[in-house]
Amino acid sequence: MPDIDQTDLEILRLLQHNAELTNKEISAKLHKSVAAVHERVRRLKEQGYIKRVVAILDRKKIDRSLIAFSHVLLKDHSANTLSSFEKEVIRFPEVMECFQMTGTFDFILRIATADMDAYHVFYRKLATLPNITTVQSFFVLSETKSDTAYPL
Amino acid sequence: MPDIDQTDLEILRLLQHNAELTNKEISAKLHKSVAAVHERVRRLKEQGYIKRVVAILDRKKIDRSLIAFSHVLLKDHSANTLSSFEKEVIRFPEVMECFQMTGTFDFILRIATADMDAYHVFYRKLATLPNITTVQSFFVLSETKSDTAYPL
DNA sequence: GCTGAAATAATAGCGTT
DNA sequence: AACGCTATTATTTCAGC
Repeated sequence: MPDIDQTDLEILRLLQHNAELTNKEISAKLHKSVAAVHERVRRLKEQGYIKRVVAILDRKKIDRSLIAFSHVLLKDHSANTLSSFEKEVIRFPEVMECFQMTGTFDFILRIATADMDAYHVFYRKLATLPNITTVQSFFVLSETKSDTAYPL
Repeated sequence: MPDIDQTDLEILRLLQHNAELTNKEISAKLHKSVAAVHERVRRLKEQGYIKRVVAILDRKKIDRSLIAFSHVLLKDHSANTLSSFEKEVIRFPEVMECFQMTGTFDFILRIATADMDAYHVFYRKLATLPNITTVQSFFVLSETKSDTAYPL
């Protein structure tokens, strides 16, 4: 973090939890002027500290009650196999996240579906991709903590 | 989704990707008045479809280059063991997410740290908690996809 | 539930220290 | 960098349909 100070960090802390705060509200908390906060927020976006501002939905209300993690092992690790798997898998709407991993398997996918039937549909699509050796599925029983905000 | 229509879904779609859109911009896309959009967004928040609006930071810029998944197996599954583990683990600032799972282990944690040294510090704190049998750690090599927006 | 319009509030730009 | 001031835009409210 080369070019941001404590005030910037405090702004990031606040906006990570609630990006609907107005510059006026932030300026009151930080004992700065509205214009100063405005300029800092503009800079934090421009420099890429803030990538974007998004609405977080209640997944149960929009029919994504089932979250699964899928561990994928590929047949080989050639550049082609890896990149064509990535290219295909990110196009599945069920795939919220995809990480290439170190260790005993190659990718972790986080899958959001309505229910087990919908997961099964996804699973069959996934297993059809070329060069997959195994897919292991783990299902979320309960969400103890789910945070998009990094402590700063 | 009992009480929302196609227009609401379109608003949710838009705001999931960019919550900085103004009501005017949304109203232009949907061919509705600004006041109509305003009222719908208000309702979507009030009814809990939109849980919150947050800034998403670039984790590499704020020194969280290492993401790990930790699989935790507990000694037993008594209500006490489970809930006291949950209560302790969510207090670690490194733990972004914690899910109780079905299957061969009990919890998946998503951990964000600066580097492997910082992960090691976390690992030793975690392993100190009572009733833990094993912790398996998997490290992210690369992030292929990371989305907070559900396709609607 | 939508519209248009009016009132209130926030953001964006600028000149100064 | 921060400030206050001003202009521009956006949000919020409301009467009427």
